[in-house]
Amino acid sequence: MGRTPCCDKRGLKKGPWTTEEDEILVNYIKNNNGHGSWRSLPKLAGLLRCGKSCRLRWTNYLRPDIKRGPFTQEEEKLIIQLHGMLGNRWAAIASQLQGRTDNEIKNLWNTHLKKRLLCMGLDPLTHEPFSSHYYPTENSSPAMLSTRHMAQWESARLEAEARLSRESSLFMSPQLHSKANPDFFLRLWNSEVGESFRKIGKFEDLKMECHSSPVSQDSSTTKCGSVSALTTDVDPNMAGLETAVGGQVEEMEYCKNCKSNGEDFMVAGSDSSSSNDMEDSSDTALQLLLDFPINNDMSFLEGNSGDYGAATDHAILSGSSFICPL
DNA sequence: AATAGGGACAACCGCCTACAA
DNA sequence: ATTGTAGGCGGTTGTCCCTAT
Repeated sequence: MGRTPCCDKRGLKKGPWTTEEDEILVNYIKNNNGHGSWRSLPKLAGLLRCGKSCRLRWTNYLRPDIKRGPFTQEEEKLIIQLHGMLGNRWAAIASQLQGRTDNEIKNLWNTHLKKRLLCMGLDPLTHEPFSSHYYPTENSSPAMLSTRHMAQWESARLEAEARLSRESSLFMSPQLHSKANPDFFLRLWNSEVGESFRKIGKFEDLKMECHSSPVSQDSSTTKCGSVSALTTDVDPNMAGLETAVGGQVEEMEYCKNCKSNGEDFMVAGSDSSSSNDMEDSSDTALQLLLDFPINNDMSFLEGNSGDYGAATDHAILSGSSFICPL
């Protein structure tokens, strides 16, 4: 079938929007309680623009909930972390940042963050170091240790995604099949674990230990990466990770071996044994979230690349694990 | 003061997908 | 099942502005 243009472009204006055009568009959307059909909007509103241009102008600039101004360090960190999980899925990343548009994030990435990763010797596509030697030696630099950690996160992400992809065809119901899988990391991110992960730093005094983690450096006890704490005031309605298995939404046990302040940290879900592999994938992803440096370790992303050595040194000294127990 | 170069950001283009007819 | 359309998305381009020479 032939491709039809989004609208008749003859006589339509292109280029930067004027304030008058902005006003017309905003007023139209206000007065009509929404944009309606973008295709017909320009004609109805009296704009010499194509509908697509109107939509872009609205979603990227005129929308009232858009947050203008420079990105904060927290936002930049979040973008880098989400990019590591999601790749160039700008819309998905933008959905996690209140008031930021995909275009804005894409621009930030291309103009700032990508270069910052390059300066650190990281491939901005994969978040892996350009060097293949990830494993620490006595001569490993702190920067190398940090980049290795990110590389481990990325490889495990790919592994988990591949596994989920395989399993989704077996376990997912038809209506969930197409959507649940790509959203897995977002769901993880939005879960209680992700929330706790994002709040790290506020509870420095609470240290959590993981016992008998999958691969333990020390045969008895291994620290849960750089995680300092997880919230204990878990909303019972939101507890645990939700995973769709066989069309049902279940809670998933996400760290059955973890303890916090001597108390069992997590209550097991209803029936997480129905898919051991799924649990493995999620545990892997969870472990990565727990193990991923965000506080001290992420300080190396804060502009001055000369600082990250000290930051990672501190992270190492303070017990943050750079050894990902996978 | 003029201008070249580069950075930042807004806007456009083309492809993809969902959905209705 | 096929076709046409609308909307969404990511990549790319264009333009403005700042800085260095």
